Amino acid sequence: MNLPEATNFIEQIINEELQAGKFESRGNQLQVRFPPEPNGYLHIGHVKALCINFAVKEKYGAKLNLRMDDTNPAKEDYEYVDSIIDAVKWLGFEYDKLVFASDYYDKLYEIAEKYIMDGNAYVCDLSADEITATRGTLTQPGVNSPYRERSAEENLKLFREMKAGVYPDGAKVLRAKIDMASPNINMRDPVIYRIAHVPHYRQGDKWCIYPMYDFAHPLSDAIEGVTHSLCSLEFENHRPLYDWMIEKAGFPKPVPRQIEFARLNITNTLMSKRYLKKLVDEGFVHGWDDPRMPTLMGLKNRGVPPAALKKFVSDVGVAKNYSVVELAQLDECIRDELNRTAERAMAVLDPVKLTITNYEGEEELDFEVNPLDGGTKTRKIKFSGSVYIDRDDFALVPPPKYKRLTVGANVRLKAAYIVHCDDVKLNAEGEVEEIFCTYYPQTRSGSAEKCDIKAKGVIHWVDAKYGRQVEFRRYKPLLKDEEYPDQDYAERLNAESESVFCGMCEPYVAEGPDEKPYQLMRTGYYKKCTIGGATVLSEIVTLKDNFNK
RNA sequence: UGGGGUGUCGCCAAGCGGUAAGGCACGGGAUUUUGAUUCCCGCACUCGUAGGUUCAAAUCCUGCCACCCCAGCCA
Repeated sequence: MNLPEATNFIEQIINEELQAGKFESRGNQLQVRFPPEPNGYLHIGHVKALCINFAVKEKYGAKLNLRMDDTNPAKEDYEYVDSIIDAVKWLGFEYDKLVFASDYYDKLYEIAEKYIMDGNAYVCDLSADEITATRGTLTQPGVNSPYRERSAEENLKLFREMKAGVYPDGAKVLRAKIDMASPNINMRDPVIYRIAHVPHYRQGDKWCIYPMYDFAHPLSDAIEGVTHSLCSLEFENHRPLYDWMIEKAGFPKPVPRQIEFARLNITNTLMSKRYLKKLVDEGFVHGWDDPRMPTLMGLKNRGVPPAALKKFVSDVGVAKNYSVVELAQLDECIRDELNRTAERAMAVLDPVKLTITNYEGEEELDFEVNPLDGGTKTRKIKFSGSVYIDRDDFALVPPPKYKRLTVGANVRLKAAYIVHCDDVKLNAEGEVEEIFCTYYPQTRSGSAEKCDIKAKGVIHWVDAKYGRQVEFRRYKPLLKDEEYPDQDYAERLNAESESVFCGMCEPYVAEGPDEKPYQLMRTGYYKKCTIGGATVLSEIVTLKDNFNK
């Protein structure tokens, strides 16, 4: 498994703690967790957190729970739970337990009552607007709620009534009693329970009060016995609150420790669930798993190998700098993986007929499946002397350093013969309609005989008699462009993000299994799939090209 | 403006007082029956900035500057 090696600063912290004997009381058994909210599909940004946590699991033999942080019933559903599990499994990660924050609701409620009894929480009748208004600003302290000094008994009675459904949504909340003058706004008596008469996808109508993240998250960690709670930078401001919650609940040491790292950003890549959901809901894409989506299911459908994603995270590293990685770095990881694993195949995107005038009959040729495996594996391809080549592999007027076919030149048909171009037929518009060549029989691919016939280059081809018509589909990932905000830009990129064109491929590709990636010589990595009954070759990533060097 | 963070090559990122790793990108060359791959070679006398401490600083100290996060009954 290709795990990130650059978790250094996190490892440094853990190593120091281990050395200090912090976890001896629990046999040095570390524990981490991956806690997505099931309100959307996992996207490529989540791979980083996944890799980091699983790296800790691997490196320290830690336990790792996949925890659904489902404390907001209005947004969550089983569909998302399932998709998250699928994505994690697709990546090849094996967690120890699947848990749900909603399974802790009873326990969390008990802790809330304890807070009340200890004078650490109170029921507040202020409206949401009033709470906002009394919270103060970045520079001004907040003012205490008039309900802040209610007695424990009264708070308990009120809180139980909240739970019993006596009050409508928004009428009351439970707040932590911390410090309305704290320079850290998160500490200004944050709401920890709100009333929401909304059924929960797992709990049904059992509850009408739901815990907030700042309360549920640290306590869920503590309940599970998490030792290291790894999260992204935006939660740094919440850490004092995280520690407060656990301390006031009275959990024994060692208590979970929150460590933050910078989240993954990729240039031009949408990375917010909110916006991705919008694309799905408003029909700009076919679904969360549309191959243009940066979701893991989208990447899977596009044909991106999980190993490439892990390599990417590993290459990018883990630090606290706010960073935006170039998309090229991801593409390179995908190419690197596919180059080693994908079978080579021939297909032409824009076919032009090439006829070999001195060839008769037909034969089978050996084609190397992947030159990187030692060139041992081959498969047979049929050759009938009449082929299609790609339109830009022929030039009427060759540019400087052109290495492909032009009238009067020799070029090798990959895995076949060197041919000499004698003539070309143009149509009324002056476009190339057919190319006529003669071949040199002694140049058959693989023949040991030495011959002094040289070719300018090698081009790929599809046999005219045996090749299959096929559709090529390019799904350009949905790219973010700051110039085009929201919807206008969603429409724009949707219009440009899917291109379809017709070409030819080897029968082997048309008949081979779905989902297997192929490298189409000199163009890119594709995988075959069936859309609406038609065989299509859909692009995963292009090959690097140095045509213009 | 209060608080919390971060500033090392175009983009990531090591570095933790001893004289700037690596990856991506880029440029040059070699090999190549994919203009792919592979392979060499080049790519920060300098670490946001200004001072200070030291024989010695990206690393320690001080000031300044820039950027990010926080005022949801979202997570």
